[in-house]
Amino acid sequence: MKLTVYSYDFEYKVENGQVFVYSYCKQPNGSKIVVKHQHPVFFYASLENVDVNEFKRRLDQLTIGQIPWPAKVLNYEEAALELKGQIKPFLKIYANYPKAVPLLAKEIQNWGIECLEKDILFIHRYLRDAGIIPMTQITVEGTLDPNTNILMAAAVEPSELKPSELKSRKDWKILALDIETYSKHREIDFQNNPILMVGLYGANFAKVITWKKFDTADREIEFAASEKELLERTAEYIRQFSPEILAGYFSDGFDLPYIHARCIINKVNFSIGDSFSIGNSGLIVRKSSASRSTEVKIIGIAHLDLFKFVKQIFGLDLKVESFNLDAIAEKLLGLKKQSVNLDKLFYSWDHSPVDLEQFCRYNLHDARLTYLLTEKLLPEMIEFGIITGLPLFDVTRMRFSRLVESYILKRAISRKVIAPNRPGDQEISERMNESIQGAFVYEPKPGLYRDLAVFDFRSLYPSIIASHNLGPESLYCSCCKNKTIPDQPYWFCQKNKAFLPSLLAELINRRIEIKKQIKEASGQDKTVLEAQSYALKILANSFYGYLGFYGARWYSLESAASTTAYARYYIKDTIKKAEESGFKVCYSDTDSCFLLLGGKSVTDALQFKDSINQSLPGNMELNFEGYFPRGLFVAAKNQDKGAKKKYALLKEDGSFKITGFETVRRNWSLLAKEVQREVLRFILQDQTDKALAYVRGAVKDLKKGIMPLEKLIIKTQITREISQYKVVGPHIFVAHKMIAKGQSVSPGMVVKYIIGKGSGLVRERARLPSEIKEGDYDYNYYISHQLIPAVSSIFLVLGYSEEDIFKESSQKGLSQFH
DNA sequence: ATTATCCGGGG
DNA sequence: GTGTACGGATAAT
Repeated sequence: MKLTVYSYDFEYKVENGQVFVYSYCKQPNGSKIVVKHQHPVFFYASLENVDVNEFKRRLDQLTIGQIPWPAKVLNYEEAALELKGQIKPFLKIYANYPKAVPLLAKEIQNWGIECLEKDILFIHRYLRDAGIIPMTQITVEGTLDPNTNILMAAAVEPSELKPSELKSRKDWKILALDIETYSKHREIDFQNNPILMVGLYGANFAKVITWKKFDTADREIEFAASEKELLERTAEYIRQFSPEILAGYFSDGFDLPYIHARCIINKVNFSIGDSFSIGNSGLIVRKSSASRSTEVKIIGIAHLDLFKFVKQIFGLDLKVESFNLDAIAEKLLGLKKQSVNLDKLFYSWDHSPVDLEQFCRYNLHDARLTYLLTEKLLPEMIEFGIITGLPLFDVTRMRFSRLVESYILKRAISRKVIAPNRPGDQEISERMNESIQGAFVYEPKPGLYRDLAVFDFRSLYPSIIASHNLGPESLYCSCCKNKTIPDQPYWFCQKNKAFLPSLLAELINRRIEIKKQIKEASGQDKTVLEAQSYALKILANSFYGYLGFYGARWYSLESAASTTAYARYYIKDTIKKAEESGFKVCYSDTDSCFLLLGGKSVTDALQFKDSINQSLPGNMELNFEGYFPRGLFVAAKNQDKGAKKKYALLKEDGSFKITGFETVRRNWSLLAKEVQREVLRFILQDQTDKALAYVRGAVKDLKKGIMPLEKLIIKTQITREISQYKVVGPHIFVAHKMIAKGQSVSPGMVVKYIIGKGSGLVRERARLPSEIKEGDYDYNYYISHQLIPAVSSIFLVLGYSEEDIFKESSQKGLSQFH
């Protein structure tokens, strides 16, 4: 029979000396099926300077170990493949099972023969070789065993669509899971503290199970008799729901390992995965020895840890303080967690079960947030899967280097490129000690400026790498020795497009295409296109970092150094040409430059941009970011030069853009944040007098004692056990008071306090907001430690000293504009 | 300044 | 599982 299916999870098994991949798939009608497909195991050995016949003879006799079978070479064939830009001879060596590969390769390397592609995961190899892209359509042909639901495939064909046309399906069954546990002092103790609740959330499904009975009308709450039964019931619900995707938030590090541990203690068989193929249908907790990270695999279900994906990939430009569920749900969904005092959960459990209902709601709400996040991010995860060819399980756990490398590996096959080996320990430490010159920064002269035109190079680094053919394969070719890089001793081939830069060029062009399509798309199509564009952007932007990453197979520090060298060259050249055209430059960093129009018009600036663009190669392009009537650059601490990446711009529509000012930091009072923001606003609007009046008004209110207390609260996080602090800052002092009052204080919590009136050290005057009366704060502290640091550097630019602002109304006005 | 360690997420 | 690990902030010689 011939079927069309969508694969979402993969595993392999060795049966009677043959290696099979099990692909867990969904059919168009929604039912599931397992596709079993045989695939060869192989790796390569270099034949350079090797006596091939002697080598083959030794391979024929090679046998290593006994468990589970002796590792053996089944077959071999010679192949010519490209390594670092040169075609070289290799022997493709077939092994009897995947784990045999490292054994055989190690032995062969002992013979002095280099082995390659010996550490590529078998599943990944299979997916790439077969051209299968997880979550998208494949065609399979074979015979189905109705008892096991396994289709033994004679052939598995990937979709005939081009990558840009590939579509996943919209009806993946997602189930999100979250647990609550017993915890007296916020400790996490798998061994001693039971799981109290499990929340499950999916489409048309919401359930929270607990094992302490209380009266409730809530039909979504369900009671089990014990933790053991809770675990059994949870497994049963998951089996019934039968999700393709099981999602959690930090479920690799918490929820699933916790469930796993409690199942062992309670002797529960948490069998939610597939039982026919691999034999292990429970949670497979993989703890890696070197790092403290764990992964939990379930055969036949794609377990996604949303936290890992957000933390490592998606959160890149999210601008959040923390990657906890509350912050991420707020940012991406506009939804907060429910606020309950979890410190009281154990008490309610032991003494007051009637209070447990709110915790159940809280638990289910977290599961719901996780579900919504999964739904929201699934298009992006699927696109990363399409680009890299990796299962979603891997996609959600990868980092940038893995993203780039998987993309390269996938495309290496069709171009007959062999992957260079990963660096060894020695090589890694050597690479870690190397460094390159970074970006060019033109430091701003502090001041308030008029009429700025801001330009930047669109994806500067990727376009440089692609346009100038930078990469390990094109380095030091014999034909282009005379074409060196600005200030660098390197050269790269200009005749033949090298492997890496050509991949990057392909990416850039594909993204340009997609951006065009987005303009005409709507609805779900648009969502998918935007996810594609996003994934391509992230990938393209990661190439530069990859080339200089010590763990990269295609490491090339020369290429990375040349990329920044070109970037410095282009931005400096732009600055030079701008000055020649009569503009003044006030600031520039990496890929952007801020020009002063100085009487010229925006049209002149646009003309200048066009003339620059005519001289640029390839995909490189200078963009007009915008015209800004005012721009403020303040001085770096204790220095005359301007601070980098710290400025405020006024837009034409009156709104403004602030970069680098510390207004967002937690340990500033609301007062400082507000005053800083207002002062910036007034100054950008040329209302320096109002800015002054505003600050002075705040000072006056402070002194009068009428400043609302909530604007004076300072928040500081407790980062360790209180007893561990050697230096007692104000927050620790307050923490001691809280403990004295019987409140629990532990690492991670944020202490709020206000500095009160009185004498002595600052910390001795730190009060809990609840124990201070209106007006009883120390206004001197707030003036000198909050207001002055927040605004003095801003006023300094305009020629006002601290005294001018904070002493009685002295008048002073220096030249406002440069 | 440079090196070691701790922590993130989770209850 | 054909596998190896991070990276930023903060504290400590």
